[in-house]
Amino acid sequence: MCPQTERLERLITEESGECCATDVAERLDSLRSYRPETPAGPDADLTALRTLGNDTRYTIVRLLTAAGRELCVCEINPVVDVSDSAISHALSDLHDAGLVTRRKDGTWRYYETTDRAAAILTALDETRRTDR
Amino acid sequence: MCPQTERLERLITEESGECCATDVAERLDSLRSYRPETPAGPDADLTALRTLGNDTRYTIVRLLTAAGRELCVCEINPVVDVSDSAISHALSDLHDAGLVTRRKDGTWRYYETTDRAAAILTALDETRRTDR
DNA sequence: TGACTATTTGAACAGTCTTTCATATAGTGT
DNA sequence: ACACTATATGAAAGACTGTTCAAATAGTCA
Repeated sequence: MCPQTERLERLITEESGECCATDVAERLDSLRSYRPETPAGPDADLTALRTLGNDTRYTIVRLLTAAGRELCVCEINPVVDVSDSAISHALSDLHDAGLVTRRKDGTWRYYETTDRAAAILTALDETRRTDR
Repeated sequence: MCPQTERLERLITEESGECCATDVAERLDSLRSYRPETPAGPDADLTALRTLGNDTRYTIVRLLTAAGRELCVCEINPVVDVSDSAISHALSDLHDAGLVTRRKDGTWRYYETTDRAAAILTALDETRRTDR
């Protein structure tokens, strides 16, 4: 038996006074059942979190959200302090992650936040400064 | 005048038929007002997003949330497929980011999700598969 | 078609993360 | 004090990311 389940066995013994092999197996099954079978949801979540967890991209999404309307790339450029190229890359990543939508109008490109991005920002806003 | 505001000037001209220097300045002021003065909130948000946007840490938080109770480190180890050390690092990072709480009992350490972590996961769950 | 615009794309470098191994800390029981 | 446990910490190596520059695409207007 691997050392990790030995530790778990000792924990269960402390908890309930006794512990047989079945108890360990049951606890392990119970814990493992919390892990998702298919990683599709988690993968999408991780992409969203990683994408939003970058200063430039986060700032752009905050800007779009605060504006409350779609913004043209040329409205974002003068406000965010990186190159046009970096902003284009950022918008592209955000779009791939499902956090903004894109609309073309001639040579202009307009971007707007999705509900998903808004929901994440709301969750953050409502729980800031809470240490519990 | 920098090329970025020239582009903005052309956009405003297209929108409203005309555009003077004041119009550009006003639009810029309006856009810039969306940026936060102090980066304290954003910094905390970025830390939370970056911390949760990693497979190991995300999996641990999902596990804690699904369990609905605090878990001992030795209950997490056998379920998550990285070294004990990596899990300890992950839990430490999550704690620093305000996403889990820690409780000591003898040599055992128990971790539990915070409201902040739960809120983010809920936001993700409620907006998955929405492409708008 | 050709000149000009707004935006995107690709390559490359610097910097940051994530993991592991080895070691350290702290708690318990003898 | 000692042996033994559970967990944490530090350093280091490889993988990954984010930015910039240079060049490409696509739309507009003459």
